Amino acid sequence: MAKELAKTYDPKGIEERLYTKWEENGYFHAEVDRSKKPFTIVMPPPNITGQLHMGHALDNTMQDILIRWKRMQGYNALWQPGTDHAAIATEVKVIKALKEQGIDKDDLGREGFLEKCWDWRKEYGGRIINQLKKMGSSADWARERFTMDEGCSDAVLEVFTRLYDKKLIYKGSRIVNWCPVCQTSISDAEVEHEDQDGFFWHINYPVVGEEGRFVEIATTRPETLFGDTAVAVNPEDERYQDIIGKMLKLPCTDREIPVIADSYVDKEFGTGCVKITPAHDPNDFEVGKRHNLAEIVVINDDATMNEKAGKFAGMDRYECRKALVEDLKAQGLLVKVEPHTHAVGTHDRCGTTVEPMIKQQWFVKMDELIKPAVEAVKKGEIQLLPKRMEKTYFNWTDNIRDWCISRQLWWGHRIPAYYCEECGEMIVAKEMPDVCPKCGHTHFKQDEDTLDTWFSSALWPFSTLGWPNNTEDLKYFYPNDVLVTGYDIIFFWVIRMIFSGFEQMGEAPFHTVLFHGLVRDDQGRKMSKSLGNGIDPLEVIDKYGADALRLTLITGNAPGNDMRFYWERVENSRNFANKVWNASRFIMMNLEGVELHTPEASELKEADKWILSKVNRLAKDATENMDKYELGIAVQKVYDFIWDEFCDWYIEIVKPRMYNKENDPASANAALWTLKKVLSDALKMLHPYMPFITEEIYCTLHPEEESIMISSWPEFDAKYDFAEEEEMIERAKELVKGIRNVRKDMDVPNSKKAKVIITSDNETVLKNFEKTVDAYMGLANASEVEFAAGDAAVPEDAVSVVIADAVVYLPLADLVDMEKEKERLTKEKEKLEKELQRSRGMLSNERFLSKAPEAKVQEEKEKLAKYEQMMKDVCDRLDAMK
RNA sequence: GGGAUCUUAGCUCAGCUGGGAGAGCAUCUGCCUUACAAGCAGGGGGUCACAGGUUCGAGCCCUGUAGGUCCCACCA
Repeated sequence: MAKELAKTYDPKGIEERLYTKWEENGYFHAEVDRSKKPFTIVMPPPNITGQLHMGHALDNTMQDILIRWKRMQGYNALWQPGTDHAAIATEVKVIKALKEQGIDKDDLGREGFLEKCWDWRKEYGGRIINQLKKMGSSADWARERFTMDEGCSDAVLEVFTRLYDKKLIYKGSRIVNWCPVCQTSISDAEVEHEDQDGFFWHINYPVVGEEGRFVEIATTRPETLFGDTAVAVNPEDERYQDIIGKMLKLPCTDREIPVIADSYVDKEFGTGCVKITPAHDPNDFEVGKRHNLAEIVVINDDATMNEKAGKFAGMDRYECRKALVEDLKAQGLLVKVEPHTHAVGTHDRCGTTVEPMIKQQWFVKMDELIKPAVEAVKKGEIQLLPKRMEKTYFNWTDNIRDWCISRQLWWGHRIPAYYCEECGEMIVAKEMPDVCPKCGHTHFKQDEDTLDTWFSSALWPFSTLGWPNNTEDLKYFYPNDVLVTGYDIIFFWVIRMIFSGFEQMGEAPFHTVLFHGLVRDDQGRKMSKSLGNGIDPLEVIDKYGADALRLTLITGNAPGNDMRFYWERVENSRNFANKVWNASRFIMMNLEGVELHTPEASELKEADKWILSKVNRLAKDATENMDKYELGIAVQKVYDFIWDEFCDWYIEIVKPRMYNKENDPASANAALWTLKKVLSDALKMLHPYMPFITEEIYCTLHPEEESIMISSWPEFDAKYDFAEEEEMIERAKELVKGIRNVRKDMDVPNSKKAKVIITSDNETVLKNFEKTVDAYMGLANASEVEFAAGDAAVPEDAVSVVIADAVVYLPLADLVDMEKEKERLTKEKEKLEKELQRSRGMLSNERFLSKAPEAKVQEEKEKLAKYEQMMKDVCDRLDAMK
């Protein structure tokens, strides 16, 4: 480790080196250690297809902050990392890559294709991990897992067979969301509804046997007409009573369909007559079940029409729609076309309009499984932060439907269901059975489908710790503590982890879920590839360093809210890093060659005690915020302390003692010791947020220490609580600010030092100003300071500063326009008048006096007294100038 | 259709359980003061969307209105 800090802060020069050091020293690694309390966070596994984006950057920054902080607090902190196989995302990518090489997925066959997927994973799966490392993430990489590795796959099979045995997983023919482009079923959660402008086509269906009589239906999807097996009306609709039970001629077909009555139909909407297509509409499917209607599939898996569509067979569903409407028009059956906006389900991954289809699929029965997950949040066993997320959570759980978990994909966990090739008997087991229990034959075929990618991620909090084996890791690190993730995957992932945790482990997977929002661009738009407005975190790191990026992402927005990303904000973060760097350099410069010793309490000056007291309370405050997961507020306090209090005041106060160490070695020593201690504590508190710069400085400041990562988190210590000295220095600050103001107002050049006369009626105040004179003399640009009782004679032509309990005079007659001075004092007087009015108003309000808390009243009284005194001083001064 | 959330300084946003409006950027005025001009010191700028209500006291709590954003939802 260098003994000296580089002259300028250059993140590039330190980040990679320090990360390597941490990793090599094994600081990220956690082992079971019963002497310490565990603290566990499981990393939301990024997709192997993924590249680091701002969402990851924010997500991982928050986790790393919590982990580093808890580690410093003495917890055995485990951040469990890994990656997700991302079934459909990866499959689509690999197919695309193969296509570019002229290879077709089907030609490769299942085995061949899977090989290509594993190749892909080998090549790209580690990419995002390396990018996370650039962020400074202190995850336990030695424990890195993959949702399709042996252990996680075993967990999947175990859960599947267990749920199947409990009849919580079933196979059935249901109407599911089908993506014609991806050629697979998808879950409800993967469907996005978007409003689309469409039309409402009114079509006449002729009544059989009654020439010239029609039933007018209205539909948004005419092409599904070929699958109609009824027309429904509301049983209470007077208009249609006489037609219920009659048959209709289905246009463009030779079929006849009945008119049925079902209360699902809304009399007020459309014509009150609804065509029922059980095979291609979820509602109609239900109606069909109630009335025992046939389910006629008319659309193929690729969204073309099948042979049931007669001459339209082979057309795409939309082509067919157009052609059919023309046909109906020609036949005079099209009554009218109205514009109509309606919600259309689309596949969240590819944007294709979903086609409801009847398919044999696998489902997880949700009604029982969800109960403990609901209870846990209701009882506060799991807290969702911010709290409003609970509403979103319950909204989903209250309306939960069975989870379609089978996918017609190859890349993923293959469903462990085996079919006897002889008799077709189905056996669900972790391994292929030897003998069919029904017919005794020995040849089986495994189910072709794979599982929804979220099925494996739902088990992540325990599958990564060795489950289903009851490992020591599992016993020690489960349940996890906090889950950090975006609110956008609450349904996909969070809920499913929670019910899986209860079902498999018997307890919640974590006690807190900390949600964050989206990182948007500077115009508030979502960052997206298609817009090309995404900002690459790696570019930010390259330009400003990971520390600046982390600080930017964590400050300036409320928990769970979306935030905008501005380069100016990163610049500010970098400026702060620079500030910390330079202040540290100043301190180290002064420590050079000095034999530092711990000062006696009596050797500490007021200013020393003041800053020690401040940093001491900062430890308390910031920790309290962090306990509540208010990371942004916590770091803001550290930031303000370092910049405003420590750099702008304390270092400035202490400079004279640094420049002339030999004049008063004890005093210099006390200041140096304080500088070092306060800086060290501040660096520690900053470390979770800005790990690199704090490490570099800390290790340079403390060559004997290995790393700030393994140092201990500052705690409040009553012995550093110096209320009196704090008060004294705060007064000195007021004094300095007052003098600076006046000097600026009076255009006194900086180079011109002035004599300062402090007068006060209050003996203690005056004495305290005498005690702290060396703290403020330089900052007040004073050539000398005199102290006088309040009634002492003062120069007529001096400029005055009225502060609480004191009046300060600067004899600057030669430099100052006394008219201007009068003006200034008059303004001052007006200000005070306002304050007095406000204060007196409050205190003359009887109800305030009787109802407000005692302390509040007292506080107000003290303020009033202060303003009255200041008012008197200002008036006296004005009088004297007349 | 249901729900959430937002509306605070020119811009982007903080403001914890109600007790005298804050930050960063921008802007203006001085300063190359031996840690830092990526800085220092000082200043200007806000009927906290609107209308009611509760309260001694409301940016904060309640109701309503307007506008924005987002989520959920099977009105064909």
